[in-house]
Amino acid sequence: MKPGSRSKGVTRKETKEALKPVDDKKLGKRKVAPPKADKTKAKKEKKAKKDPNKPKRPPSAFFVFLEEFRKTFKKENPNVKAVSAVGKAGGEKWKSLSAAEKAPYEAKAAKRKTEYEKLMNAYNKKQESSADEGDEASEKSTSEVHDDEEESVQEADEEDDEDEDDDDDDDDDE
DNA sequence: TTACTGATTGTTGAG
DNA sequence: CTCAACAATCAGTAA
Repeated sequence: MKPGSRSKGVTRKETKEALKPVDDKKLGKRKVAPPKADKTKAKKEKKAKKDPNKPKRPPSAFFVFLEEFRKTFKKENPNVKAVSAVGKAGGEKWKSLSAAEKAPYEAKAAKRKTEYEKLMNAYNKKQESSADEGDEASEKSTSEVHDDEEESVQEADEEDDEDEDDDDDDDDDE
């Protein structure tokens, strides 16, 4: 169809049709992966604040579905080595799923977000001292002095049967 | 060798 | 409310 219509910038087409700061043009590079240009830095201190544990955004239901879809897709198409192939196929199939089918994916995505929020909380705490103190040496009051962390949430997924009544899945998109 | 590219949609974060 | 960038993937290409 139209590759590049809303590549990545305009995700929303509603609200207004005049929504197109960057329609196409491949979006000159959505800026991903900053070139660690460290040359004049000389020392590896001060700026270049890299996030020690930057919580990456939780995968949306679509990505969750894609993860599984990719396996299936590649399984039947081991010759396909184009990421775009899966993306297109996945996108098409994704829209083919019904709300009930997307439900499990959304549920997972929702859980992912919950964890993300948690990570953000910790991440924010560290950033909390981002006032202007690039000296990591001045850390001691707000941060915990303990060096060990990462311990927590190790619970497996317990399938919680919450509501499972409707069996019939209608394509009730709208 | 290292980093970016494509292609999908959804979500999150900041303005 | 709106915009912009990024999340995974993976082989190929560029510098």
